[in-house]
Amino acid sequence: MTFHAFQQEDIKSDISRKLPDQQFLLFTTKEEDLKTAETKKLNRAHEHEKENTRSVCLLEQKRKVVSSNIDVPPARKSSEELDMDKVTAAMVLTSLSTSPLVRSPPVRPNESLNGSWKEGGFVPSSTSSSGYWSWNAPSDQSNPSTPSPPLSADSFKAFRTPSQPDDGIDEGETSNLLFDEPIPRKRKNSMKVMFKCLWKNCGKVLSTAAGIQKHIRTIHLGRVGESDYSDGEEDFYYTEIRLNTDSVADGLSSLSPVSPSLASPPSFPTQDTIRPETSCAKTETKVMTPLSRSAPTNLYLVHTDHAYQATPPVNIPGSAKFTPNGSSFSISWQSPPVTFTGIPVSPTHNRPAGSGEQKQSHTVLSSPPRVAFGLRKPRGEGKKCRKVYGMENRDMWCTACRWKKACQSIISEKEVQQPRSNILVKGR
DNA sequence: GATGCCGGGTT
DNA sequence: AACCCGGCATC
Repeated sequence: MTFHAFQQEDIKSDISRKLPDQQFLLFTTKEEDLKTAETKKLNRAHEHEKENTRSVCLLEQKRKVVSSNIDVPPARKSSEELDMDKVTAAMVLTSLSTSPLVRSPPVRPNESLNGSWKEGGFVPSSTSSSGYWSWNAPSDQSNPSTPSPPLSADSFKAFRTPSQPDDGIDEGETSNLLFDEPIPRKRKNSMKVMFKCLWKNCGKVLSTAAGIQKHIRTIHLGRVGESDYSDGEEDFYYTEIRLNTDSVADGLSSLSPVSPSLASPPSFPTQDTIRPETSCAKTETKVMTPLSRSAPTNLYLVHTDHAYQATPPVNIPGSAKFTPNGSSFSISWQSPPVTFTGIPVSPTHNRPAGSGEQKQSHTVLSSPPRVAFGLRKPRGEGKKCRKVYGMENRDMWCTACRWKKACQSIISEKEVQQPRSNILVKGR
């Protein structure tokens, strides 16, 4: 499930017709429309996310945020917008993290979005007075190079921390209910959870989310005077890490290389028509999406899990190395295996991880059919070991026959005249 | 269906 | 390199 926001109505019908069913489009021209549509979108999303408890929790959470925002007039200019931006970001992240279509590039009617889709960071649009879903380049006041927290499911747990009193949710009611209580899921052993600042060249690790939020708020966001105020933006700049070797192993395995074609998302027909020049979605490994700059980077990385991982985007700092310099993070994906909906490399990529792909691989990944070449060695005319000795006397076979290779012990007259080496070399 | 063996994987 | 085996072509 992927959310896309569009401003102009004129492309609504066209795009909605072309996009996959799982993609939900949000067309807004006004702020009111945005809220209404977002609520509807959340409802729809909820229906399609029943299997994903975590996402549902988040959606529920954010829905309350939306509703509260609608009801309560903004106390100050940025309050509502920041909340909306937070919701927006959370929604996008949620959708991206849970959607198998994450491999698919977002439909980007960038021309229609007043240039909101730019190559740059995703920054909550502080200047947008209409509440658009916009992806703006990072402004001066914000972060020249904002780090990119991962989109792992665990990271979402960090979205909500006890130190966020003013995100429109009654403290202790839903937050504790939804986020603070341990979510039933598979977690290996007992891991010590730490929170690492993803700000570039920082890497501060704190044991509490509140601490890391405060750190980001004061050190990186420069909100010294409003240290108690949290609009949730800090959530994007830290991630949860586990000090456990298993998690590291998971993360590394999730970063195992695979064919680069996996990194190329499938292209929608709409992209060809809507996106003429920009190529950020086409090759996200090279050009980061706007979201991937400041908001969580590993939009695609996170969703390439298990044995069929795409190589992490090269410009994700240290994501593949898990270096302790602060730009790394652990990705532990406890959700069900995410299958690629993009261009498959091989049929095995649609299999769940750990379902015996090891054994399958050497056949599935084999070379294309050799029929067209006609280079197959003609079957030997003489009786081979198998024929002579039979299966029961397999130990009497020549090694080649035992290995299912061309028989070397019993050579027909024809093969004697023709040097064996020629036969063996052919096609090898 | 049996056989031969290529191509590729594992040890 | 030795060994093994899936799968295909041929018989």
